[in-house]
Amino acid sequence: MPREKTALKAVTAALDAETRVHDDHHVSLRLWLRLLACTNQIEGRVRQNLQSGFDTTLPRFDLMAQLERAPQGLKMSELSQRMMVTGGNVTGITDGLEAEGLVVREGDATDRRVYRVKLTTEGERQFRRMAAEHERWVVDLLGTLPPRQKKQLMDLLGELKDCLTGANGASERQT
Amino acid sequence: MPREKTALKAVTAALDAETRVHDDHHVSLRLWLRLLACTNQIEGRVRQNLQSGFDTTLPRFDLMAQLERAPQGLKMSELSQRMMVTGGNVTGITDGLEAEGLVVREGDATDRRVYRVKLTTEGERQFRRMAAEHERWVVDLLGTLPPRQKKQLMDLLGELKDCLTGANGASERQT
DNA sequence: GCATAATACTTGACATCTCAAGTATCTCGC
DNA sequence: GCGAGATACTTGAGATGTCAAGTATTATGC
Repeated sequence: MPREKTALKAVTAALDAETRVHDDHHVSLRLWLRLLACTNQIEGRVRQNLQSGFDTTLPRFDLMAQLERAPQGLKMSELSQRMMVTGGNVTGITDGLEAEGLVVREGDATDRRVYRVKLTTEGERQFRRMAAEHERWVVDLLGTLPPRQKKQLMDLLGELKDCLTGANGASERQT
Repeated sequence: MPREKTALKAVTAALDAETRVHDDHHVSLRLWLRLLACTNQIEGRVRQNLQSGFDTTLPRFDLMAQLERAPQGLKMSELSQRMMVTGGNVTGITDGLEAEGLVVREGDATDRRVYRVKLTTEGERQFRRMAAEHERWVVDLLGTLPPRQKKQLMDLLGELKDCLTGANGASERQT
């Protein structure tokens, strides 16, 4: 809605508040959709590459990435929290990775409810190969965006993130 | 909306410890992860609201939104393209909505392979209620971000989108 | 101590999603 | 016309994902 300058300044001024609100709504919605489009584009590409190059999936890669930086292992609940998914989901992904010998569940000595999940040597090896490729994909995808724009995007997304967690409706995630 | 949403938060740190990452690479990865985090945050919230408020889902809402903008109906393939998902997926979502009486499949007279999917009156009514709420949720979520920042984000994401579609495939089979 | 609540994880129902394969229909070249 | 290929959609297998309910274990209050 291009609200250009017209001769009807008075009217414009009178309706300005309402119009401004409407525009803001429009902008917020479009911003959200554009954000989504960009994310989906990148995510789809990464997912396809993981599939064709390593016959694995994004969630598996994500889980292994969490473990890679926690050599002492992680509890299922910690994985759930860090991956921002529900516990039941983590169970399933871990089952798959364990069946392939890439991770192991180890019982915790002090709390028998807890499993510590760790990368196996094989899992570590495989993850390192994937991580190197993954980095290349992402750099290829975002590479043509000038560094200055990247920096600005980082900053603005940081602001957005803050404003999201700040404006939260008290709803919590994860079961 | 999309789609899976995994976090991949550890990737940056993992690569940091492992290999020497150029600053630009580091920035690209972090940018990607931040993008993902923001999207997941909003998406999760919208999804929860749709579930608790209307007992429906994001993909259903998305499909209906596409139809709302195209009163003459859309072909399955058009829906697939606009929603950025595969055809098989559209079939399933359409099945569900049709079973609930919110959309209809109408055969095309000139091409018997084609279905034109349209909102029913009931579907239109329900969508309008949901759309109003949806807009409120998004505006609430993004509302505290100053308009100037929103504008900047829109522009930068536009650039990113262009650079994504520009940097298409072609970079996969390396190594 | 012991009932009760909280925690950690698993399971099952259901809805997305992708991918590959299958069916029906159309188009085009000859 | 007619057959090969393209197009439109569906189907089925497999992997995510949420949610709610279930099991096992630990922590707490009295």
